[in-house]
Amino acid sequence: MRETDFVGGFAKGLSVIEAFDETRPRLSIADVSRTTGLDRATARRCLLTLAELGYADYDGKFFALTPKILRLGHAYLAATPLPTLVQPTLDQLSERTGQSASVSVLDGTDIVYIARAAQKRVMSINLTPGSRLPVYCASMGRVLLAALPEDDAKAILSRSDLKANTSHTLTAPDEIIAELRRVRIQGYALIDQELELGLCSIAVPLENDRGRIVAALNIGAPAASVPAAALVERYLPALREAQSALKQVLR
Amino acid sequence: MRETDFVGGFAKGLSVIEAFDETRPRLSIADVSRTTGLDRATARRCLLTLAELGYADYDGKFFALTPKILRLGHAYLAATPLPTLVQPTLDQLSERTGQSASVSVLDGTDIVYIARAAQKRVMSINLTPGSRLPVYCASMGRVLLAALPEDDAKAILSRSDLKANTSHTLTAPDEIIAELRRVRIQGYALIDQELELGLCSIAVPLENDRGRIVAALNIGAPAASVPAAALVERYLPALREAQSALKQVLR
DNA sequence: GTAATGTGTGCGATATATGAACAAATGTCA
DNA sequence: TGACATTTGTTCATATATCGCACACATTAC
Repeated sequence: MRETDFVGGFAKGLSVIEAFDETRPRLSIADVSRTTGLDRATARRCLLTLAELGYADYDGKFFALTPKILRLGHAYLAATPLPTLVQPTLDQLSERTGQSASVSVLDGTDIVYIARAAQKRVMSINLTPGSRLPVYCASMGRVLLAALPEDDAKAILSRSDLKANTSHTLTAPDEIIAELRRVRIQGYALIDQELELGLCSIAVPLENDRGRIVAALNIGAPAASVPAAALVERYLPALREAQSALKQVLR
Repeated sequence: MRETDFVGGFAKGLSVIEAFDETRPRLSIADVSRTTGLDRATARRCLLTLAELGYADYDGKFFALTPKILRLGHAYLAATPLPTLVQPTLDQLSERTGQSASVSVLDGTDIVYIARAAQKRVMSINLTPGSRLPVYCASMGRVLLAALPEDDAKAILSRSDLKANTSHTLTAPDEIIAELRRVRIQGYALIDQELELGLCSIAVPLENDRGRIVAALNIGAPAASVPAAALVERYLPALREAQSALKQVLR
């Protein structure tokens, strides 16, 4: 790609949008300038552009994103066949097992939920399509990492912020890599309260009809009612069924 | 705002992202040029920029959005207090009534779901935060329109594509305006299979602590099990409770 | 074979990015 | 409170990058 095949202003604008997150919903021009590294003048122009187009509100001091911004992400969810294709199977799985079931894909050091059938909320976090979790401590993350060449998996882990969410969390890259080998052999990943106390989950990879792993499928359950050890015998069969059903559907 | 406080390249790029939708998940350069009205050279530069940044895949012929694009919309869902604040009440409401409950806000001629507690899927459409429905034939849309000055509501209707999704759908602006007056007096809106056969719903407005209407709350139910006429006595009390509970929470 | 459609490139006109300069607002401390 | 230092938003000049057109070439359709 040539130098001139790149629209700098567009790239800068996108980084401005990403400057907003849960901890910083309202940002001043200087805030955005600092978190994006853009010049204040440039950040200002991008923010005013967002406001002008209705993607942001501006009260003269702070900018905040508006729901119009959801059009951008929604374009993907609506346009990608995967979420629609997996949803019926996901609903069935959730109903049969009485637990929440989800499908996610990899994006950098995160997994991104693209479909979900929720039962009663068991986690403090509210997961919906578009939600992200760190790849290293989520069952679907383990499965997706295990599907990559080991060097790629290591590279992702090295870019991850490996923090101990609970006393169960694996944070040593070596331990995680070893766990990935186990996952690869078993064909599933088990997480016992590594993300949040009281929550465990089991995940399997989803292959398309050409055998490429394109996503992961999981079931999450409260540790109180279903100890991690019981997940395998209780839910793996249903997961396997859904897995092979989806293999026919995905391409 | 001065002319030079606007980044054209950014605005153009955003319109390129919005060119992708359910019916057109994979677009060529010429496709994008046509649907956005941008010059082919410009569309190409924007698309290559998206690809370069990882927001899109390019196979040499077609572009498709990647999950990374979800970061953009997710910034709003994560950064806005509304979804998080309403979720617990929504879960309760859904559990108590055994039906799906949702909260949405207005964006142009659409309502945008920002939170949802789903029971068994009753609609053909899969609704998640970020999903959109036309404002004119949705119960939450009616409630949100009724909250606006009548001229504003008329303006939105005039920009809407008023099509009859079912034989029940109101499509005449006059009829809808008349219905809005009823909604304003009643304080709730009822939809009987105007969006999809077999689905009815009831919605109330959500005020913040200063009395401004900032969102709408609804319950949807299959018409087979709950005729529209029964929605009011069966669900309005619970909706009213949730409504006033949320009034304390929203600001 | 020819038309129609799609993609890549060069170039001049035009729009944007940049950092410095300035003004206004805000914070600090005696 | 008042004086001073810092931070923030805005403007400006100009070097630089982008836009959109025109054209060449590739591919597909008929």
